[in-house]
Amino acid sequence: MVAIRLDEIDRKILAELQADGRMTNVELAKRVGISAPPCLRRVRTLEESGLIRGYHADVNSRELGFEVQVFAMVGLESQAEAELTAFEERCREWPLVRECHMLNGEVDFILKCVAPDLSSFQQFLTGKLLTTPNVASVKTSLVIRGAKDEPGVPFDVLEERMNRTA
Amino acid sequence: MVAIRLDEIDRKILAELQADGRMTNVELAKRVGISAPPCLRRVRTLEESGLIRGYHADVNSRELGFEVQVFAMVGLESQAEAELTAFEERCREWPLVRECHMLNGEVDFILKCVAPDLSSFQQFLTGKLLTTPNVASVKTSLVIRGAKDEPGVPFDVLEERMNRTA
DNA sequence: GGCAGATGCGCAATAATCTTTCGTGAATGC
DNA sequence: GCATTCACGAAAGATTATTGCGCATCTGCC
Repeated sequence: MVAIRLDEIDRKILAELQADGRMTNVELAKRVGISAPPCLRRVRTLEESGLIRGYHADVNSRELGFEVQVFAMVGLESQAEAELTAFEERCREWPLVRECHMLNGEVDFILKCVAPDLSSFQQFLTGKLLTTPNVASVKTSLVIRGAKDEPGVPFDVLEERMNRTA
Repeated sequence: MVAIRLDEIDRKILAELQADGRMTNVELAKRVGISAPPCLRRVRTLEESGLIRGYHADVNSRELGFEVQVFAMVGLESQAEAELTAFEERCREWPLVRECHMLNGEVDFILKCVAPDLSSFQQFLTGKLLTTPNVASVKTSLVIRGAKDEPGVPFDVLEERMNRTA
């Protein structure tokens, strides 16, 4: 991947599109202070460079019937690379697992899971996760309530750093 | 919030927009099998009902210079409601904290944080998080690598359930 | 059975946006 | 000093969004 030089306009574009991914290009151009054509070119460049991975609607999963959200800490018997990737592959195939991160420390992986109800999750836990070879331990924690959920980049922090560097 | 009745077309719309939030309405209409005007009306209804919370560009935070991602498990001294909401409010103000979920079990909260580097995070940890009143314990785990990161709804599971119910 | 009323579709037309093309000016390097 | 590169912005055509309206289907109720 090629290193991309970003100016302030590019960072504004990223911040605006992170906040509202369906903004029209003319509106975006207006906000970042250039005309539409160069703005669109910049967006395309950001997409092609991989800095923008994609655009997604933020769907209210609870309203859709996924009322349970669970964090699962998973420990494996063996931490050999082949075993690690094997487990990751499993996680990618389980639809209830929405995130899987490999961690340092006591626990090997943390999973964020959703499920329609507790019994669905229990079924997944006992039927899939716990019976997976090489899984040594699983500790689960139910999400009681969410207080903040804004995946993405804190652009205010980024601007601070750029100003300090520049 | 009014309960919305969703048919198969609505669920398809949600699935498509979750996968690609910038899809044009014409393309979306084609994919779900209706013409553009009713498709747009359905999308507006889904937005107004809150089922679609918004649209966001998925920005590659690592490429942007946020190379560190950390999960922090926080325990509080007091779990009185006033204390819980006070802590949640703090989390909303900290830009490095991208997610904050209240959990059951030993730990009270799990935070997902990002930072430009380890020292930035350590600075946040010792200077902000650990000095916050009522914070009793913090256990942090660095993310070594991400294996899956698809926040959202598993629509294949949803369709399965609808077919079973119907 | 048959009649409102409600709901939702699609066609057509207009408004807005996207996207390409092209000419210009500033910055860079030789 | 001059060529090259780069990015901008105006203009125009293609595409898309959005509105208005007529029609079919479904529902509840005589």
